[in-house]
Amino acid sequence: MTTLLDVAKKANVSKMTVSRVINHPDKVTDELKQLVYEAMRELDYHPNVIAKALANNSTRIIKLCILEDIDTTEPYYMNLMIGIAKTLDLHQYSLQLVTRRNFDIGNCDGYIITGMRISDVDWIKDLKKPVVLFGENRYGFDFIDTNNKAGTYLLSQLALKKGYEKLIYVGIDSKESFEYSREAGYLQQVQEKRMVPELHRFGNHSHLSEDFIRQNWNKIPKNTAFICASDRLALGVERAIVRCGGKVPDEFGVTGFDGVFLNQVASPKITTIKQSIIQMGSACGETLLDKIQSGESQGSLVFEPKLSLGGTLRD
Amino acid sequence: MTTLLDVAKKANVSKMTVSRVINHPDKVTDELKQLVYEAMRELDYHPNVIAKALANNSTRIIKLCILEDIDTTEPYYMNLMIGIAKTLDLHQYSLQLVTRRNFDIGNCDGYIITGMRISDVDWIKDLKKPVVLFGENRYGFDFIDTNNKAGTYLLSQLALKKGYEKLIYVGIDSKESFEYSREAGYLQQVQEKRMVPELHRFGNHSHLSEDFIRQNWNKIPKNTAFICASDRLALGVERAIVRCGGKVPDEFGVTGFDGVFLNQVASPKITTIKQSIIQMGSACGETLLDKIQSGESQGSLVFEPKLSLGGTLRD
DNA sequence: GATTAAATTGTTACCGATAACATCAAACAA
DNA sequence: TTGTTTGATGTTATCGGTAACAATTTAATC
Repeated sequence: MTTLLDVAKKANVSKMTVSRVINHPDKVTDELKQLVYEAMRELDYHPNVIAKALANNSTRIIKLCILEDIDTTEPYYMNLMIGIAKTLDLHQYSLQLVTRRNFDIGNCDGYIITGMRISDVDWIKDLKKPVVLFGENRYGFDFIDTNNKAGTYLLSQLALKKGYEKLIYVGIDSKESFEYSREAGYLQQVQEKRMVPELHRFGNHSHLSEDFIRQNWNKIPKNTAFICASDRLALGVERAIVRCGGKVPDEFGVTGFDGVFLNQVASPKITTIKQSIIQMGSACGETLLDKIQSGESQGSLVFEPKLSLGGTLRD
Repeated sequence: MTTLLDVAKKANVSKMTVSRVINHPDKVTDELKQLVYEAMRELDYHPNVIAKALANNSTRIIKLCILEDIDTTEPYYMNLMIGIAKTLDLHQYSLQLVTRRNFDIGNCDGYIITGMRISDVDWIKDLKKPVVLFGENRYGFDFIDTNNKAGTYLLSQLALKKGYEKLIYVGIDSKESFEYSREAGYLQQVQEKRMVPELHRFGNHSHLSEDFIRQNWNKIPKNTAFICASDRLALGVERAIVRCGGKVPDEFGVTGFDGVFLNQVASPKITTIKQSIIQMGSACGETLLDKIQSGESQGSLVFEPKLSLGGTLRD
């Protein structure tokens, strides 16, 4: 392995000059820079990441904090991890998975946090290393997320275009930011069309939305579309409609949100918003690394939603 | 962060003694060892992995070499990577994914190789860092794999127990070791029962086995079970039987091997061997790290096959 | 009891980089 | 011309460990 010193000798300069060419090229004459670049190329020099890390006393470790319970049947977190790991590995960082319990064991260079609740805001603000959240928030933390509002807005719009005359929103009973945004998307579309909004909220389980629909079946007019905050809720709604003798998509429309796993096995597939968790995970990693390197906030990254057309809205 | 020096001071010894307590405890008196342990505990000392890596000039990088084409629809490699990464991250190693092309870019501490062919043996032997293969081989490399022979042996045995009177092996047309082993498992069972073996080999595509069965349908007696070398081939066989008017599992039995993804969507599910790729990936990582640390070969690890009962053998 | 071998502990240099400071030459002002 | 500022480069110490060697103590041998 060739080192800084080898390059320095070959270029007839000091180690420090070579180091500067790499890290602060503006502080070196063009003439020397050329010499150094040439030496590096000839010797096929690659900086030793480990030595660099020691000198900067950094750890090359990123902590991924998953603050909610992990549903192992959902490939959601797997995909997230794969996306993050892909980026981190590329830059020779390693990923450490932590939960609420083992959170502060060991040092690191930065955090990726997902599943934050309001009560977490304080300690996250106190963290001394750069942080990127996975999932939108309204506390000023940089984050990566799908444009939730645009998602439900688009789905609502599509449902209206397909001729459904009433839109009912079936949401998640939670105070998290993404839910507010999804509701906002629905509301905006409904208001633009001068319609009357109707919202219901449940825990994120298909049987809850299913029960609700069955119990209120007689109050639901035909030609209604249900804009659901998750595929899970959508699945419950669809099931209830079918069991009550309704026809999807002819008499009733249903849309979901997520498209991670359920969408692959459901039949008919739900018309939903597809999120590339892997890609978003990669973005998390990149944003965080940029933040670490520059020391500055990198802002948030919002992925525009992609419609995934299933069979639960008219064609 | 507390360092070796802090501990050394607290325990009134030299840095070196502390280092020895950690790495070569047998070379230090019990008395001093106690002092050092206490100091470490009181100061909550955790060794700095980066500094250690620099001193040992190691890279903390493991290369995962996938030598065959990656079928991205199969979660096989994803699972493998997840398993490996899980272990490596635990020990603060990072994983670098390489293929035939970018193989020798950059240094590393060890290799995990999968998809090796005979022509690869030479260069793998020449590698200067520890190697673990994923997938059995007969060239003396340490490996992790399912007990392939036991797998087909068990499936063949089960098929006979269920009353099928003839066993036909549908294999993969490849010279890789795992295929020989799967054939051997079938052959052993057949020979033990004094039956006449019948083997056919194809590329690993469902339509190849399907075509074969359909073309030879009139030569296949009822009450035959097909022992297939992969779920893919099994799927083709099952499809052919159904299209030719045969009944699975009443008239014909089918077994597969792998149970990774296809098994989740197929209907009926194939009776097959289930492999936990994630777990095996973890084992790969652990074996390799042990090998790196000890400098000695760790031998191979063979996972005993687990039957996954589907609907393609009689109950 | 003197000599030598073995076991234990401490010193020094080094892994490969970087920051902080020191040096030096050229450019500029008085 | 001389002193001062500026910019470019080199020196040294440091990050937190470890190996190789030196020094010291203890045990073993004759």
